[in-house]
Amino acid sequence: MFKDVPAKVDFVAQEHEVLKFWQETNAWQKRRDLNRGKQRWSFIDGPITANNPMGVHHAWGRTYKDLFHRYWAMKGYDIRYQNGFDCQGLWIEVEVEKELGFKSKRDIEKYGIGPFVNLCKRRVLKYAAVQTEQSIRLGFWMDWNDPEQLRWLESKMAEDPQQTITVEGPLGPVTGTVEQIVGLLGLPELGGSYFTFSDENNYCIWAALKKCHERGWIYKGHDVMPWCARCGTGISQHEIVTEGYQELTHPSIFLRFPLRNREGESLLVWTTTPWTLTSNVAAAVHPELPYVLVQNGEHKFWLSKGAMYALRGDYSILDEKSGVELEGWTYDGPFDDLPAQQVVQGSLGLSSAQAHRVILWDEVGETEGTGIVHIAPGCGAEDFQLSKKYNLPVIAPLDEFGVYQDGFAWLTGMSVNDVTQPIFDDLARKGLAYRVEDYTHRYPVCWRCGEELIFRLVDEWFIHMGEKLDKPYEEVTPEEKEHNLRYQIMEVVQETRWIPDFGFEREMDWLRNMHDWMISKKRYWGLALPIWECAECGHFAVIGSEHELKERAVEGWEVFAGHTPHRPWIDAVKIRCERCGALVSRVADVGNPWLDAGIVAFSTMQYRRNREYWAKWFPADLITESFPGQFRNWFYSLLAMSTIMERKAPFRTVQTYATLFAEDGRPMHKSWGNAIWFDDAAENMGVDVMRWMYCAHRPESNLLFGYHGADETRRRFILPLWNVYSFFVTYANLDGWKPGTTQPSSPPAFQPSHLPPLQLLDRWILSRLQTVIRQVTERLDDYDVYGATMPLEAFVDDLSDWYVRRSRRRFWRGAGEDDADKEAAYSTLYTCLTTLCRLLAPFTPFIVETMYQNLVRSVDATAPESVHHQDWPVPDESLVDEELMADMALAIKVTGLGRSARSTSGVKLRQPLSRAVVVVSDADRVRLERLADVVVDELNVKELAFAADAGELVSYEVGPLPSVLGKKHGPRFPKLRAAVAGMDAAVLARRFKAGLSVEVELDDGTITLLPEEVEVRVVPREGYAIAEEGGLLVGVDTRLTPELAQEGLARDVVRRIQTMRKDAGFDIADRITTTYQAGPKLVAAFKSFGDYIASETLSTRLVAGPPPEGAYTQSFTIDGEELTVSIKK
RNA sequence: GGGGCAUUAGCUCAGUCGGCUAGAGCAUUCCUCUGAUAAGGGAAAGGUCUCUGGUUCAAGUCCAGAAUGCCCCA
Repeated sequence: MFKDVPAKVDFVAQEHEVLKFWQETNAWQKRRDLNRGKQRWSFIDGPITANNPMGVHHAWGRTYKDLFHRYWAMKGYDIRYQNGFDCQGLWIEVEVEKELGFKSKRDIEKYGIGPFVNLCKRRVLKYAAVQTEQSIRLGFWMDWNDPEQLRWLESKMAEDPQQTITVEGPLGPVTGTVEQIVGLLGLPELGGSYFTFSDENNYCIWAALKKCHERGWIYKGHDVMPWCARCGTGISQHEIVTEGYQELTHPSIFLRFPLRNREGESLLVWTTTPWTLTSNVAAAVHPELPYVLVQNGEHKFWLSKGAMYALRGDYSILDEKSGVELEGWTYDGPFDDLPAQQVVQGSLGLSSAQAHRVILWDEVGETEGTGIVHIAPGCGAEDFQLSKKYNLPVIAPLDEFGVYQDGFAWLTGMSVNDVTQPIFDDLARKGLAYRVEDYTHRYPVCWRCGEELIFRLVDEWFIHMGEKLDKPYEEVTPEEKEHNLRYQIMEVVQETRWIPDFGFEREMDWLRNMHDWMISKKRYWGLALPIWECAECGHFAVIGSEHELKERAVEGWEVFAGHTPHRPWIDAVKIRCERCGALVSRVADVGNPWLDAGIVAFSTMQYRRNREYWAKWFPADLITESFPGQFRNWFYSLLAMSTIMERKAPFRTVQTYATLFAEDGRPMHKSWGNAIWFDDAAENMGVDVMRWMYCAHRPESNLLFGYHGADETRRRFILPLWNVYSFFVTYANLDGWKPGTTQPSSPPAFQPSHLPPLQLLDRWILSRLQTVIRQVTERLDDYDVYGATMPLEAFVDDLSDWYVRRSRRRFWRGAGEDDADKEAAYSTLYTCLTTLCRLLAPFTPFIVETMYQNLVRSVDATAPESVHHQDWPVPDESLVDEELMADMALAIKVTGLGRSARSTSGVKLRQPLSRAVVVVSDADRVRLERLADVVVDELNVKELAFAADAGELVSYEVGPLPSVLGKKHGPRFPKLRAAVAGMDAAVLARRFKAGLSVEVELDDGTITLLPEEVEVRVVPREGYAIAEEGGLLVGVDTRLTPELAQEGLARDVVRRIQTMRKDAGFDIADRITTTYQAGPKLVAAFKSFGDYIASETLSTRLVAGPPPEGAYTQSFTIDGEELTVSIKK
């Protein structure tokens, strides 16, 4: 006996039972052991930042990850199952700062870098535990750490990171300080997820950076960079591009720069960043634009001719020159009174105040501003480039917190955020301000904290990406690639496949245009950049490993020993300068976190410790991540690091997907109230539903995620599947049916020779099943999840809405009534369900486990313990019957049309009709005749008739085909169409049907219409209802005879009694006595169709008379007559 | 600033080579089926195909311009 399946099922509760089952039986471990040592399928997990609970957008990607793992495991592949946590970097720091209520880096330094770094580690452990639990809830099978152990480590860190502990690892117990153990997480001796803060990950990056240095690619750059004053760090190009811009409105100012040798004349300039005016050095004009001198009130301004809209009030033009003629004019700057403006620097030997001049710049435009651009080389990247070109002095006004440094008089000590109005006031006092105007533009902001970025002149460390050659990649020679990282990465990309394929071009495009990679951050928690720079001579060393550092250390090793390679401990280690012998400290910077994630193709595969192991698993067969952002982040850093290390692609295929939004189409946002937390989604919609929603979605389109979509998914797919299963179990139990010689748990899916004779329907659904196995396998081999869900949805639909519905009566029969057929039906449905369990196992692992345990394990103790321990099904091609599938597809279509026809005429399906007529080709007629009984039954007609000609059912309309006739007759076509419309359609139709042509008279001559140039359409004749689609025409005869009407009444009565049985709570198999009172028409129906009514309703007796005592009674009105029915067990 | 993509029903989106009355799913309304049913089936209603020009016998589709939104790169 199977366990009874409840009619109303709590899927969420059921999922929790399955989770418990997996845990108790160690199901994942057993799956992995089954495949150990077999052929490998290699995956690298893109690390999730362990900084907060995971969101439903993570669940999307994690569903793909789990699905591919489960699929390849069922196909027998050995897999590493290693999840990754991204642990280092500013995003963790920002959250810890928030927790502590810190406002700036000064607070961190006051608190202590060591304690702060430990808090960062603890935060990672805390959320790694949370995300691990959430992932397990999602059904994501990975080599997870015990979340309790992660929490325990976190608490030990809190107590004392230096206490010694012993933990159990896969290879035996490991002893060390808490800090050391945490630094070993993810390594073979501890197992579990990899953590990018691990010692191994950090040292692997050291090795990579050293390789870069050996090739001369590491350098310290002095440049103007976007800078976050709150975080106190530079923001790299990689970080700023998408998330880094917002539409912001700032007050902008038009002001004048009085010219020194042109009395009374000024340059009119415009800026949106008034704070940079303090550091003005030059003014740029376009060499070829026309500039004019205008009299505007009391002032004479120079500005570009195309920018005069910027003027207010009347003006007149006094002079006109091209930009090139303005070059070299000198002017008085707005803040020449500041000490900083007086400092002499640069090869010109001038102070900034002295240097103020007009320079030429091609990038100057006149669509906004005045066509004269204020240049402050210390405050803008392009400005800085121009200063180099013209040897101009540079003033860098702000410190790392965005505060004016010494030399700025009243501004010194003020924050850049507070100076806009004071500067406007000052300019007004000086008589330089012209007017102020709000200006909205895209302005860069810090992608972590939202602070508006400023531009600052800073020293940062870079990896040189190689010169951009002015030619397509294909033309770059091997010699040119040899020292050029950019083209080496592009070369490596050639070995990779991108899904969808636009990813390839996007990555190549990024690589083509990419700037040098800024790898330093002036922060605390992250990779310690292994750069020791000599303060004396400027020489620097890049250290490639912990061993090399120990060898070269001359001081501070004892402070560092026993710690992870993080600040502040690593900073104690000093080395000797190779060049000048001075004592050298590490640069204070930490690394860009994308270095951490980029190295994992090496660090997590034992590249440094066990090269043989690495060679087995590298490169990954697959990586899969959300594409927005990753082309310049993880995909890029993974490719870059792999190119640096081995000049090989780290993955063969990358599958990508778009962005998850709320159902209102907006990003999920806490304050907008449209966010759905993963935990809520899991417990409210259930994760099978969630997973199917993700899978059955085109990955390249954004996904609108929410409860409505979940309900729809459940209704469309999960419930029909469950209903079929529940139907099967209900009747199998009623009949005491058990799977016999079939072996559903082992391939091939089905052995027809062991089975009773199969009906057409059985052969059909089994044939469909094989094609579905084939299609799903093909799609998943191609990493096309969405493509795999479509045949599965279609199959469940066919199974539920056609096979089961059509076969229902076969399951209802009592013992002795054609047992062989019943056996065939049970066996077939059982095979479909058990095979579906396997096919769906990677997609919806919970529901299929529940089904499998009941369908298979409960009757066969030798079957694999979990559905996920089974092999992936292989199609049995001998069961594929293309002809039969084509027949059935046609029958399904004809019944659909027949129902549609009935519906238009308003005759209920319950009312039998005399016949349906199908107009078909001879070939289709043969197909339909094979399935005539199905169609007849489905349409509730007495007979299925065929017609080659639709004349019996319809009259005609003739429509000329524009595609043919338009081309042939051109401008005469509209007239032709009008003429045809005026002719007798029936006559035309007859001729065309007979293959004859028709002459059409037009005012400008005669046109011969050929049969293939028109379409003949139909309208139904009296007494028929029709429906047509794609040339297939189905009609039903809607004329009722008294016999048909009476039979309709009988069916109506049956349905009422069936509903009553259900309402009365009777069991499906209960026999009853039925008593009725009714008008003459209904009584006649009871007389004529008594046997039918009795057998359909399991009535042992049908009695005319008043309701007996204790019977369940209801009254109805049917076709104008009263009916009272009583039923009793 | 440069480049790309998009704009079709209330919502989310298809729409092939230019061709008849522009489709699907959801939502709405109505009908229907049902002893697996939180289901299933059918139908109706719903359209300025963003706008303006152009090419053409014929434009959602091709061309040009504009608007709006998004993406990528400066």
